[in-house]
Amino acid sequence: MPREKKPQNPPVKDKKGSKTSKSLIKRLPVYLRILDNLIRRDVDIISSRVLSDETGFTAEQIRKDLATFGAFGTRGTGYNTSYLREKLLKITGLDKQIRIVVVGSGHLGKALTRYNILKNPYVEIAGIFDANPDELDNEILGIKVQPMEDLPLLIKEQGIKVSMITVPAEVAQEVVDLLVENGITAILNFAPTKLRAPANVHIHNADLTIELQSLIYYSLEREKE
Amino acid sequence: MPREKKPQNPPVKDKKGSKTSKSLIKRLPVYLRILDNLIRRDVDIISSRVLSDETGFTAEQIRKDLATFGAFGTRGTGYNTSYLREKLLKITGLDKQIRIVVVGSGHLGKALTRYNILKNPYVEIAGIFDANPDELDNEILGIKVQPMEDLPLLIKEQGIKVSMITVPAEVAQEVVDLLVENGITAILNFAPTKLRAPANVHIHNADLTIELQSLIYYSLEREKE
DNA sequence: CAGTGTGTGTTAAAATATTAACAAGTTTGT
DNA sequence: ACAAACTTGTTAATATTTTAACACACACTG
Repeated sequence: MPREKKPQNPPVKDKKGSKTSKSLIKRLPVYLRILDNLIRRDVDIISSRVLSDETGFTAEQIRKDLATFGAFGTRGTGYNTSYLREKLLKITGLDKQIRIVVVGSGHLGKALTRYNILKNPYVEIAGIFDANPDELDNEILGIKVQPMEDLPLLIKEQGIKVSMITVPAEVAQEVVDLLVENGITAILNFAPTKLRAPANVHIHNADLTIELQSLIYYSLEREKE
Repeated sequence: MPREKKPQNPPVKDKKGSKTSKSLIKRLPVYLRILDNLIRRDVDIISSRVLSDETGFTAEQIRKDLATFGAFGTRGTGYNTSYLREKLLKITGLDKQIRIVVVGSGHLGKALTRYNILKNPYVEIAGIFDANPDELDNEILGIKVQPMEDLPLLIKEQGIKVSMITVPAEVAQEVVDLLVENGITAILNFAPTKLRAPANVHIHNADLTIELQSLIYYSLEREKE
């Protein structure tokens, strides 16, 4: 029988109609973080070369990345940090405050919630949820753990689109189903399992064991060449 | 002046001399996890097609990945789960128990340590360290937080090569320097900052704010086409 | 107000990675 | 023992991503 069409990477297009790759999109928040730092240090202008030093990406790649969305720099001078930051905020969607929900208030869920509250200026934790009744009275920096029953209403009332899940692998799929049902379109998954969702829902896997395990490959050898 | 040679991606070679990509290496632990599950369920033979269902990678890619390191399957049949697992363990270096050290025992450090103790069968936490004296008596699943002074000796005595760091960005570089000085060759960095290290030291960045921020890009639009 | 230096944006080339196609083995059934 | 049904491993084609090269624009200097 004929194989079904490959959906694979849903190509994302910029204004000009060319394709915008996943790897590019992942670099944008890095630029943003560097720009925040520079602006804090009152640096007004920055060249791709210096951005390269700060980010570890090549200057060529940085210029190419930025040029994908428009001509934000000044030839002979560089990029205006505040102007570039604003443009990048718009492109990434981080210009508006984004509210997200966390599902799973185990140790990892708590730590990640706290981490984002403290360190992620672009994201606001709208709620944290857990199925375990014992968790219900716990607070993470003032945010109370809520029962799963309250999740649908909160998502819908606040029009939340993004969620982070740190639940056991065994229940991850049903949590995803629930989230999708209620309008979530992007999920950051920390459970070490493959999740299924409709094509219009984006799932990023942040499996920390895999991160560490693949690193070990590089720790071994390399009696070079 | 002439630009220096691009070191960029240090190409890793397999036995046959062809290049082994970073993306491939990151898929290996995924295969390994699936195989562990299959073996637990007493599945002896698995086809690339079924592996595709379980992992989300295409069957073609899986066959290609595995063929990079040798011919582990049987035509007409599939792959023997236990045999393939053994081979992959050898390739990734996870056949021997790997000991790692964690630096930074804040909330995230504690959660990640706990997580790996419980969920990562291939890695053993040899120690967790923190500069803050207040942390010193804390225990994470029986592992006591130790002062930074004890770090060099432990690394050297046990020949540890891999470390995970969850310290504030401000001190991350000096921690890296210390680790490298004492023989660490691979670092998983959770601090939101670019770190410098000699070319033979591998640093993987696991910046969780970036993960979440780049996801937001995908949560917005996509009035398709 | 030319001339020079600097750094972007763009286009072309090279390197990587993914997808597809298919030949070559294996097993199973008859 | 042969044919049919499968599924791998390999080679070729395609697509994507990265790197390089350079023309073009601006700023500064004298």
